[in-house]
Amino acid sequence: MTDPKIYKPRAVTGFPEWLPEVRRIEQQWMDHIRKVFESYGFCSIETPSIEELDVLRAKGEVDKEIYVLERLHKDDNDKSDARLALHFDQTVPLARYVAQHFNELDFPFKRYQMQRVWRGERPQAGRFREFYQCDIDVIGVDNVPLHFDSELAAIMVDILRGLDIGPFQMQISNRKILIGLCEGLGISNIAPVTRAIDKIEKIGAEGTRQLLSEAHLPAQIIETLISFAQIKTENESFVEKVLALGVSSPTLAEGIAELASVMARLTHIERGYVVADLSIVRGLDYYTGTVYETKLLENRDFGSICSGGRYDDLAGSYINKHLPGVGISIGLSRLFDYMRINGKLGDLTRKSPTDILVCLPSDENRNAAAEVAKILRDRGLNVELYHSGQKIKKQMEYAVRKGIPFVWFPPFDVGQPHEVKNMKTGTQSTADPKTWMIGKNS
RNA sequence: GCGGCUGUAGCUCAGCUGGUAGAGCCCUCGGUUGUGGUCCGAGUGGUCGUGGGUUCGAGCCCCAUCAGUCGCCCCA
Repeated sequence: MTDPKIYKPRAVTGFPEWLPEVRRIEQQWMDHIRKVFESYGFCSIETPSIEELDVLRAKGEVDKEIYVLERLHKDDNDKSDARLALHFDQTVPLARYVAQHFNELDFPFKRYQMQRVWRGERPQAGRFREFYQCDIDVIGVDNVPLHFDSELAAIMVDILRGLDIGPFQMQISNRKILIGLCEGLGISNIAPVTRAIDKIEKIGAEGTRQLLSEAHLPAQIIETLISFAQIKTENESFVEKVLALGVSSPTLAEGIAELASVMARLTHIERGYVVADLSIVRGLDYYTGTVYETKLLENRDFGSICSGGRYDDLAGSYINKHLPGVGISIGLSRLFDYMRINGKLGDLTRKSPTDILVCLPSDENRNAAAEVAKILRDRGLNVELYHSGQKIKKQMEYAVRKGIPFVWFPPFDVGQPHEVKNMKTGTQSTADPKTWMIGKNS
């Protein structure tokens, strides 16, 4: 007999997977997020992991990131020329979905979507090739009221505060402001300017100044842009600071008015969670108005954990309607992994959902023990029946290792009472399976 | 796609100027009769990422390759 070749098991980098105790927390997070989304009346949809490549490519140059899908043995007779690919976000599939089901949906269409997406990039800390995003978007016909831009921010702050992730801050801006500013300054090539401005938080004013000078802009304009990029206020007071720059254009005025309105509707949020920050631009070029980014305050360089923005007519490539929208997404995997690596996920001792392990005194008692398990289970508890009549010591060790909080001892002999042991405190007491409850004194 | 760093037991690592591998944790069993977490004892486990080269001899040196990781680009 030859030894079978053993391949060292390893998950593909950038495609995360968790142990049961971690996955358990991840599911709690998802439950929480789902609950808040629904509390605001957003409905759930799910779209296939796959779209036709042409659908995904309809917006912008994202080719590098797209994973295509094909059968190992392609059928030469296959006449279909559609190439399939994994979606890299949920906004583009949403656009296709809305266009396709236009007549069956109610507008403004408010939906949430929590799925994995795929991007062919170099994995790094907080950066995966397969990861969960939790999106909410509002799509309207011809227009979407601006108050949704505020509501989405409020929803996300609501969710993030509930996740116990430590201090964070959402930064909001409006693309029209920077675009308008550039117009007013007579800058025609906006791309390098936006990139330089967007980076100021990371590379500092000096770094941005350096990048701008490489774009061959006059020194005075550079200083105006630097001053602009440093405007950051907790309310609408950013307006006067922009006006003080002494630049004006119709687009600029429009953007200022919009952002001021959005900020004005967020005053009910506790101070510090939301700021107007004019350095926020974001790369995705389909954003046309409001843009959001959210950073963990203890590590701003980690990157945004929740971002999005407003777009004008996303589904225009798929339907002859004008369908603007606004959306925002939590980078669940990124955020979750950060908390995992930093030991901030909470209780990781429980490796299963089991509340109670019913001990099996001996194999002959199996039916009686199973009956007890059923009684407890019917009362809403998660109950596991030990799988064999091994020594009690073994059964206890099993409970400890899986982090099961209670062990139930059915009577070892007729006439004796049931007993339940709290594994954390070590106390053990008699109990009735029909009435026992998890509580302080159990 | 471009740069820097790393690659020894399941995990974290040690291995001095080259002489054919170690620790801790984990895991398994035991410390007798119906109960864990501590302690004690014993044990399993590595062709030192892979392929070449130098050498009497390489985990340690050289080359290549693969993988991981960090930074850039970009982004959740």
